Amino acid sequence: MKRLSEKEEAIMQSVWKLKKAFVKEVRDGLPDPKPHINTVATMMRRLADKGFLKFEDFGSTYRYAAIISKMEYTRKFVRPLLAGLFGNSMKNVVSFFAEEDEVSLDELKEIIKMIEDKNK
Amino acid sequence: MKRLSEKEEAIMQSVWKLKKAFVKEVRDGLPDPKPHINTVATMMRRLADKGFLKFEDFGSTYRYAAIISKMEYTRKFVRPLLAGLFGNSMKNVVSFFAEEDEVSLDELKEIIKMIEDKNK
DNA sequence: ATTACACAACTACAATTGTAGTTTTTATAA
DNA sequence: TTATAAAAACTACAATTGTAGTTGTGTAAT
Repeated sequence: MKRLSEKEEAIMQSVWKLKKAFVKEVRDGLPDPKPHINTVATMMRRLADKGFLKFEDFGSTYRYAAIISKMEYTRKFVRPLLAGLFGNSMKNVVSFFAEEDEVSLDELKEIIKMIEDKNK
Repeated sequence: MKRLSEKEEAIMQSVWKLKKAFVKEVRDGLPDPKPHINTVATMMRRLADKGFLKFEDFGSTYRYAAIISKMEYTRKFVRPLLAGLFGNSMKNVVSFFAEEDEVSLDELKEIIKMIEDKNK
């Protein structure tokens, strides 16, 4: 199992949002310009071959669902990607986005508070 | 210009580290198992075609360097990737890694301090 | 029933990415 | 000067990913 391409990821995003879905529904959830419905069907079948999706028989067609959750995917593939870019330090990752004003100081403080509360 | 594949990214990592480098040096900087030197050469030429690398004549060969910096790449391609996974909220990104204990509370506090100092 | 249509599985092909053999160039040693 | 070898450009091909036509199946309207 390896990292998703950009298009594959878009499809997984749509599936993750819908939980269980048919090809058409997944396509509807994709950003414009939407690919051909058959393109989506093909990629979903391949995603199933690769172990990212499963499906159950549903009359003459399949209904798909994710095998790997968004969080698992993030842990397994996105974390190493970030680590590679930021010298294996998640602290550097956070610093970067904080300095870029993607996260405000107030938000960081909220996060600290939230975690401290949870640890009580 | 689009997102790099995993292999392409590994090569860019090596280039970013070396600043300016020949194919062989870039390959040496790659993690094991290292691809064939010709594989690296091919991919670097393509990365140049795609605008990620530039090169200067250097006797009979070329010396390569990155056009796009690691930070620019992160801004342009990694940020949207994270945003997509975390509902467009960088705060959620940080929360996730904090809850996963990838960043400690102390580190978060250091970041806050660092930015507050800088804003003075 | 018959036709029309929507959906998507199946199939085929194009584009991109990954891989490495072949050739060319240059430097060095016999 | 002519082997020899190293580097990497050039070339070719395989695997993967992106795309959509063709076909089969179910549903609805006539």
